[in-house]
Amino acid sequence: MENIRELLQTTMIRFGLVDKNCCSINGIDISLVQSHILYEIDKRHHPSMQEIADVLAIDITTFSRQIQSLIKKELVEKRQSIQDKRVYELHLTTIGKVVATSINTQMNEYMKEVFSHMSEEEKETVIRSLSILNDSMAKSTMCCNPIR
Amino acid sequence: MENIRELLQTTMIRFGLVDKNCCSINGIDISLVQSHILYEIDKRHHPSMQEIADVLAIDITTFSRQIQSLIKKELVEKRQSIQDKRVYELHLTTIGKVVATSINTQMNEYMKEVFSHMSEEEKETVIRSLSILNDSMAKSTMCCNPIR
DNA sequence: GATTTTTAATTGCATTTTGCAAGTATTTGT
DNA sequence: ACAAATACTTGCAAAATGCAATTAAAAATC
Repeated sequence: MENIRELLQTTMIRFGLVDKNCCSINGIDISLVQSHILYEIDKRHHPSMQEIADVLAIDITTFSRQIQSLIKKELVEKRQSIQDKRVYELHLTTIGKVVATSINTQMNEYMKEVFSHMSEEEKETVIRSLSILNDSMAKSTMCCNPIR
Repeated sequence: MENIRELLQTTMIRFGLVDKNCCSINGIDISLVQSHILYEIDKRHHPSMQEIADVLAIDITTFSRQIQSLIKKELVEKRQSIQDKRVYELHLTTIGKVVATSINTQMNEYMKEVFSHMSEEEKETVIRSLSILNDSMAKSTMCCNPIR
């Protein structure tokens, strides 16, 4: 069995680098974490703060501040839930949506480039493998207990 | 083509979580980044500072301070190179070596647990796929230009 | 052989990120 | 009605980050 730790570690670092390039959209600068937050809000239906913090495994207090920063940048809106007034629903603003989409397009572009170094068959195998790995991690007790 | 960005993103986050658990060895607490540094020093032969900073894509000034912190914890030693006095060779101390090995064992344990949710065939495919992905990223211009 | 340029590493800021402890407000359970 | 749990915020204080500037040594140029 090969050294999986190393493999995953360098893969992470490299993907992180690709990811980092993606965070400047005409004048609007956001951090890597913030791009992940935008992505998750975009993907879900009016999620709560806790929900996103859990998914991204960010401490809730840090998350609270990150959201404040995104609100100041007018990319995110917080709306108090009517059913449960403790909860705030997160929404992307129009600009936020544009930024999220823009980053996503960029990232897919980058990923396409990365995958262009593979054969069609390899490409499929790799994607399927990532799914399998991801699912296995989700099942693991080592991480991901709160993370779906 | 599936959403690769999402797949990689959540895989990264999950691996990062596993990775984070690994950094406390009987009283000695180190950060995730520091565990990566120990790993890379262990792996290479008396590397220079620049070398490791490049591999891990850490800014050299940040790296310099991280090394200082690891030296203070007596996990790492810096020895001025004789051939080129600008360069400092990085060495693990005896304790440093123990810590690095301990983290590595722990991580492999965790990884084994994660991979236990797969069939033998899947396991092989996943590992091979990660290799392919890694190589493709290395070839990419998007990241990894200084990173091998 | 002297001088310029490049390279390896450190230090000084100033900013950002982080997370624990403690707090408020609301809801749920008893 | 009251206790416990939940969602979120704020106050620190520590850690991490990165740019600009510096030192020291090596390599390149003249």
